[in-house]
Amino acid sequence: MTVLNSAAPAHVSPLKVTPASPLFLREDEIRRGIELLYFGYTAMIRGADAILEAQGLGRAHHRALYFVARRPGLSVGELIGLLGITKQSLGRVLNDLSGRALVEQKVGTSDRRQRLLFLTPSGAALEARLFTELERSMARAYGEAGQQAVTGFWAVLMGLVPPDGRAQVEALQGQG
Amino acid sequence: MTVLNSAAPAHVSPLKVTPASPLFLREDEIRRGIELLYFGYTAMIRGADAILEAQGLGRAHHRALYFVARRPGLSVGELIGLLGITKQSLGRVLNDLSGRALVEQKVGTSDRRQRLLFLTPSGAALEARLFTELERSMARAYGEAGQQAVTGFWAVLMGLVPPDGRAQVEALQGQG
DNA sequence: GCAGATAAGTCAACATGACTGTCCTTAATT
DNA sequence: AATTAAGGACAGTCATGTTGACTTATCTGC
Repeated sequence: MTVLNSAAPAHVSPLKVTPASPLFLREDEIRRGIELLYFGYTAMIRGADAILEAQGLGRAHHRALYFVARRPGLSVGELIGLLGITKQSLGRVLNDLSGRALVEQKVGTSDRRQRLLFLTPSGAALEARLFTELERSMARAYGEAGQQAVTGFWAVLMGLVPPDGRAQVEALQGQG
Repeated sequence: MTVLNSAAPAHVSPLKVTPASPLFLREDEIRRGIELLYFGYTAMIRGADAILEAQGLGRAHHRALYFVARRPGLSVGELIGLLGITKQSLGRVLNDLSGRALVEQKVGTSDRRQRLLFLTPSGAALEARLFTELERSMARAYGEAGQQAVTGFWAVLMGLVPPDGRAQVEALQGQG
């Protein structure tokens, strides 16, 4: 039961996918989703590893850089919330990043206890290089699968996020 | 631009998703995919952590158990290939699992150098409990998003896997 | 039959990135 | 003025990955 995806752009060879059956909650189809999510996620993040290693940084640094790039001026506490790690764990990462002058911290305006995080120019340059790697994988996958598939991809992933976490994800994407 | 997904089953409240725009390769839509993949993946695997912790096991043990359950009788080398880790890393995990009598190893039939991996009854019981947790997340997400979205979800994820790795993923799902 | 390749196991040392717990400073809230 | 909250720092631990080196058993090609 393999078909061609008619929504794929004409300039790329369309990706053959087995469509979900009407019984798409069967164990086999659940396992297919689990496995594709695992392999797809690891394939995407692996793309940036070489750049990170050349800088002496790890994936934890990448995640922090990513979110600071996405939401310049977010507070340490907000970043802890997004990453789901402890203050102590993030502390080491942030110390590495400020020691290398990739991230800087400014005192909060409305609440002076907060430290707001920003990328330095060199931090922004590194994040851009890392993003380009992720983008390459993601753009290829989007292109092969087609616009309609992308909507489905988002819908299932958003469904995986527990309802009380969805607002946080949407907020990240709200104003660009 | 938020619409209801008409493919969602009638018995659940349909998940609102922002559909991909015709310009679905813009940076914002790429970032949306990166973020949803990150949050969706971590949300799914987090579900099993409590069970694992109660057994004194970690996520590495879970991954090994999962693939042995999925492909009983696979060799150590095949499992190393699926997990993308070294023999030494897997060795420790496998020692833990056989020490707890969750996995057993049998000498290969066609090649007696190989050790083929199987779950014991208690290993199968544990894997089933862990799977139920993942399934709960995934089935909810499938149900909210609808059958058509699931096909798109699979297509994009398969597109993320580099072409030379796709056969391995398909093989895992080939004969059930 | 033998040489070399392959599958697997093991030991050691080390890196990364989490965790807990505790203590401290500073600033906001009440 | 007292309490709470945001953040930083130090210490110790754990889980999970890495290299590298060595061993054993078995298979394969000549």
